[in-house]
Amino acid sequence: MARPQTENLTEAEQRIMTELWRLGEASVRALTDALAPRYNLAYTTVLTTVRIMADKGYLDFRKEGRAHIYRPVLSPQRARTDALGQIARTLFGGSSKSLAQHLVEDNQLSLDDIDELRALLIERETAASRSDPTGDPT
Amino acid sequence: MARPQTENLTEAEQRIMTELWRLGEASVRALTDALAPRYNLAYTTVLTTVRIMADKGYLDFRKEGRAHIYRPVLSPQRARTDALGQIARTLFGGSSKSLAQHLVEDNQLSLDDIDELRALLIERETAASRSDPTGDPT
DNA sequence: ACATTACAACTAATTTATTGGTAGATAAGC
DNA sequence: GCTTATCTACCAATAAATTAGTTGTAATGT
Repeated sequence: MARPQTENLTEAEQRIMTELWRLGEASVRALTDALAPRYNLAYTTVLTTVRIMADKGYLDFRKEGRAHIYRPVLSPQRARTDALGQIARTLFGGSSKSLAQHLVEDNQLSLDDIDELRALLIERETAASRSDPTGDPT
Repeated sequence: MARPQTENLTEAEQRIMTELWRLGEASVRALTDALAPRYNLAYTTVLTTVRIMADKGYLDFRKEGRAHIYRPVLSPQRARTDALGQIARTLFGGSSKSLAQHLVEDNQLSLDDIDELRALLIERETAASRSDPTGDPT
């Protein structure tokens, strides 16, 4: 009946996560200090947020003395894949190709960019066939 | 101090908006019926949601007899651009190119797909130079 | 004309999200 | 050993989001 919990990271959670990806791991104090230049949040605010994130399974922590050292469970790669997948589903009929086409139509990619994408894909396919000489799709 | 209003469409709002993009425009009754197969919402629930969306400026409406006919202000193109822009900013350091690279690394694009993107871009550039023979960037 | 129907406006209940404060425990410094 | 700083745990306040009920009004049907 009420507001459902968001499946992706919230605004506040994203801030924390971005900083943790950068730092690798951090105590609440270190996090608060790292965020301070851009977001002036109280220590307890950061504490509450990371505790909720740990409850949701986004973060893990270990005790070091009296403090908790937090560490991201979610990798940036996974977060990116999830976010793009969600957008592809809700706004592009589930098609990543349509999503990419939109970038082109929105002038977000140059011809050089696309050629680099092409080279990247070929490189990856070549690497895959070397480790799997049959070339059979799974 | 409290939850800030989300800048993008919420879950419930996205449902409504997707349906309105499909229908073009619709009364609350028509919307409720159109959503019914997938989401069994009360008439008043849909009404409340569209009223909030109109307040936020996402929808416009005109009176037709006793009913209000709602119409999206936000185009799907704009919503897609906004959503991708936000993800590029928060998860890809502001780079649409990095975003596209992620799609390749995540095997979301085939070689044919990329070649189509390339052709699309060239076609668009050609069309642009025809209407702007100098070819000068703005 | 009068009952029914359909609609919008107002209201309500509940949960998440965001920001902090207070209190209690614990380690460090003297 | 005692004080002080630091940390977590618990609590509070407020706004957004989601769902829906109630009420009043205007149109419709008979």
